[in-house]
Amino acid sequence: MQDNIFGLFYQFKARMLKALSDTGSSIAPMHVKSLHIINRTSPCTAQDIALTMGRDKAQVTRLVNDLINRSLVCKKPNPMDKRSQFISLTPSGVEMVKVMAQVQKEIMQFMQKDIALEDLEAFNRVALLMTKNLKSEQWDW
Amino acid sequence: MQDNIFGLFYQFKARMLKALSDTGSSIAPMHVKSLHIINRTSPCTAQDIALTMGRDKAQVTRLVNDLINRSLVCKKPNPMDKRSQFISLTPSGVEMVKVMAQVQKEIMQFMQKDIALEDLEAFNRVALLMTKNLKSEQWDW
DNA sequence: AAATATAATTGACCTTATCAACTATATTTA
DNA sequence: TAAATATAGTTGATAAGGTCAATTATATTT
Repeated sequence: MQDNIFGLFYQFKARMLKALSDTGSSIAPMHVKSLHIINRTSPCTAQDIALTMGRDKAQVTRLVNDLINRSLVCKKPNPMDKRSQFISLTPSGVEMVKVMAQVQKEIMQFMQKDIALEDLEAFNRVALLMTKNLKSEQWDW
Repeated sequence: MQDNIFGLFYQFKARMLKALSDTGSSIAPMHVKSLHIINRTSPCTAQDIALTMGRDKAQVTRLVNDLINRSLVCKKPNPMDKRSQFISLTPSGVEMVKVMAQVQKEIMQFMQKDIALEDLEAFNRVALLMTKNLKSEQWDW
């Protein structure tokens, strides 16, 4: 059975990691992921991040503290619940998310170079079907 | 731009991790990777593993020690070079590799369920092209 | 009002990974 | 061939990444 997907993902990840380190910002992949979640979740609590990433709350606390120290995000009181706080991007956080999105876009474009549009569409269709299969709970073992 | 591949890979990884923990053998993904490398490399030195995985020699030393403690691999003197040793699978190491290969095969089969053969072929063709693009050094940034 | 649940934080700790220093052996070079 | 340099592997220190359990403060349920 072909396992080209694994090579593909490996290469993609390597490119992303390289691009990340090339920004010179010493920012970790986990930081970038959190920024994306904070960006698209509004309002966003630590709990939201933990659930979305499927990680421990403790780790999220420390992750968010890192981001605050880097002035990429800030906390504001949650008027609905004094136990939690809303986490949002600072202007440089917004900027960082933009840069990262652009980097990813460029890598994806390069990846798709010289491939016919209909092939790309077929590829994505199959990828979606495969994902659905894997997500399905209907297997015994 | 579609990013269905990421969802796909995420799900695949999750399934593999679950299958791994379901074996009850408390074996880590890195261990499995090393076993596969040792299995297909003959003879295989620690250096070979480090290069193939792109990891630190120190880590490989500890990884191999773990595998030895689990009686999955053993070391034999390298007659060509007294500094290094050949690492090979024990019978239970061979067994473990078989089990893991079978698990992966089953996950892949399930993933491809109800997808036409020609679609799978097209998918793999595109995946290969994409990998080649990503590997290519011909981009500026 | 008391009991229970939840959000976030902290401390302890484990695993994974990397660097630098070291030992032993090989290879190169003068 | 002796000296210098390179390589294979190991070890110690240490940094990240990640998890668990306990704690504090606030909400919710009974």
